[in-house]
Amino acid sequence: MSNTLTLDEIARRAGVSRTTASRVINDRPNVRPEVRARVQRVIAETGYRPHPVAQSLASQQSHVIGLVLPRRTEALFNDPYFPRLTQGIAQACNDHDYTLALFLLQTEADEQKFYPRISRRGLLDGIVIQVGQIGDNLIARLLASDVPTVVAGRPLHHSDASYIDVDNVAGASTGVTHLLQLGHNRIGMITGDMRTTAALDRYTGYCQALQAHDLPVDEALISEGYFTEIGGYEAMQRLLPHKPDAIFSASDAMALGALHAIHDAGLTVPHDIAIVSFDDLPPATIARPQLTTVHQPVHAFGVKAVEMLLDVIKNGSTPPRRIIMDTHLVIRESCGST
Amino acid sequence: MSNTLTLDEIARRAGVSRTTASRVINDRPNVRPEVRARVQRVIAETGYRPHPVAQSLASQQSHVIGLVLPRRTEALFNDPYFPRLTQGIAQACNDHDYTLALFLLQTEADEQKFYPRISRRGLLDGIVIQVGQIGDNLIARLLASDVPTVVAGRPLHHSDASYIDVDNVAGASTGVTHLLQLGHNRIGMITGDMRTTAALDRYTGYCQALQAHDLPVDEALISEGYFTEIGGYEAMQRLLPHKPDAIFSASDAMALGALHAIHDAGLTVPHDIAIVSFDDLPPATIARPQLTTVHQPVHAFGVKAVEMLLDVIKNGSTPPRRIIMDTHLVIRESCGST
DNA sequence: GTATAAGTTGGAAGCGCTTCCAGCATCCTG
DNA sequence: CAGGATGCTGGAAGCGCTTCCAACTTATAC
Repeated sequence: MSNTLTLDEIARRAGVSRTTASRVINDRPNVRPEVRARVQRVIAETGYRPHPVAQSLASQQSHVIGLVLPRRTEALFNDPYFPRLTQGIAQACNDHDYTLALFLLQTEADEQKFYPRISRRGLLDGIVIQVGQIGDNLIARLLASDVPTVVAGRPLHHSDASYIDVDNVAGASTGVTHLLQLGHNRIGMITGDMRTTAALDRYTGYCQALQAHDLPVDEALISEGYFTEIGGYEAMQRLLPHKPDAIFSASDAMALGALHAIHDAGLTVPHDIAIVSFDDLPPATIARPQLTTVHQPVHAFGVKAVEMLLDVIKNGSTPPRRIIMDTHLVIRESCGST
Repeated sequence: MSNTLTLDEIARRAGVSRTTASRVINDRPNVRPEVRARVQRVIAETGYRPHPVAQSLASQQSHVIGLVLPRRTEALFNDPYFPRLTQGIAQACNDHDYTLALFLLQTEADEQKFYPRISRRGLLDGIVIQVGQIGDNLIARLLASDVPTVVAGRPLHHSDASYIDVDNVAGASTGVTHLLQLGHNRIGMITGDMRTTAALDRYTGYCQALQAHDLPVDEALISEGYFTEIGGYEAMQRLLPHKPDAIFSASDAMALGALHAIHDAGLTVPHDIAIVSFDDLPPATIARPQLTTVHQPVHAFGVKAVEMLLDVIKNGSTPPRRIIMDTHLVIRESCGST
């Protein structure tokens, strides 16, 4: 109740001007302590809370940032990755007094409908956009708008964009190298959706590791799993006839699928086929055997993304910022190294 | 670019008043077709987009609704349930031209900090709040505020609240009854966090099914799993010494844990112990054997929650609305009925 | 052809806040 | 104690839009 209270009314009751009342609400200087106390008392007594929209309009900042998940990316909301990322981002927003607006753009129509709202300065002080599929032009449009934007994940073009990513190449390379050191030499790979840079980069890391050991990259040992569990299952089925002795999976979820495919084929992990995957999210420890996997710091990634955005909001988008976060290998059971 | 454009400027360029320009933007009647066309042309040429915050302030509605996940609930963001729910809610928001603000209140401090923002009419036109633990007073405070609010899940008190829930009692009863019909008579239960109504209601359904078959409820066969996979694992370990011949798990995630515990004890599902769980989310089909489980329509639930909220926003909160959605049993491998 | 209704337009008053700026009181410095 | 620096205060002008209302134009009916 009592929400029809306005700043004017508070000022009147405290016997000061609206300007002064505004000053104490925003913790600004130049108010005598006793006056400040008086105003604060009135605010406390009345339960007054400023109207956020009016504040936004007058101050030209909304204290709201948007998280944009483009078309098709949303399918991955089944993957534990996005919830985790969202959690990190939400956490950072809370800590910095920002409100988070979530845009799950599930269709082309959604994109069209929301683009004007999003790209228009006003509602949002800034945007974190998840990279989608290559060729997706939403990022380009957003970067061209006047809303501060940072990209989560490496955008393929747009080298002028500020972005944050994990070191997918090095991470993948580490995982594959581990398998090589265990003596495997027919290492297959289940890739993610190859229209994403994350999938491409992990594939690159896989190739680099093989090449560093003077092994050829055999196309027959590579299959696309689209980052889904069922995709991993099917990819593994395609790989089995080529007798790999180890598999590097670009995500935990796909590794889970691969595990089932291997099991259904009457083979066991890690005895017949060793597995290393990527993510270190809940599926990694739910799986039996538990997955040896390349850990990426998803939560911290989200936090950093927000902090980068706030920096861009505050200090402008030039020069473009860039953060590449490290990964590390977590050794469990599926690689058989114990 | 060109975002410093205002309605005034559009009106000037089209040779009309700001009022008329506003009319065509909001698709209101009482504008001559030719004038309307002229204004629309100017808008198209300039790429003008209205300032959403200014619209909100003037019209007294923001077209933003909030999804509030209270303290501790957020931990369950690991569970696929919340991401799925969020997706349904986001979908409905998109379809109805609303923007979704996400509040993951992870700590008491977060709650304190955001309560004023949330409960104050202005930023949010309405709120969907997920029920948290019993005793949580955030719901009470929100319901007492003047922001339209609907609750997702059955609130324990607050019988005046509008809420939506699935029929947990009937769903659980159906699942347990299925086990009874298969001839099991030492059916244990792994409950969720008993400080939530969902856990309580599923427990009630379990009891009802047993009683309908004149079987006693044996406390030794009941163990709390807190809705997590690890919790399910530990609960199952506690149950094993009491030799259950079947288990009803209040969630898929906990069933996964139970599966592992049973396996680690050298027993097999469904041969030694049959399992029926609740949710029918991705873990149900990822598990081996695949889970027989009570399906709840999470996505549709989210959609309905938003639609209920929009109804409340439009038509007032009295009388309180109430929707109870049906569940149905999905038979797979873990119950051994095939 | 006139009275009346219906449709069209713009002026002006907000929505509830921030912030520039000018005015005044108070403080220091020597 | 003069004079400049500093701190405090409020008036007024916005921020960019919606909407009430009065005025005016055009269609309709008899």
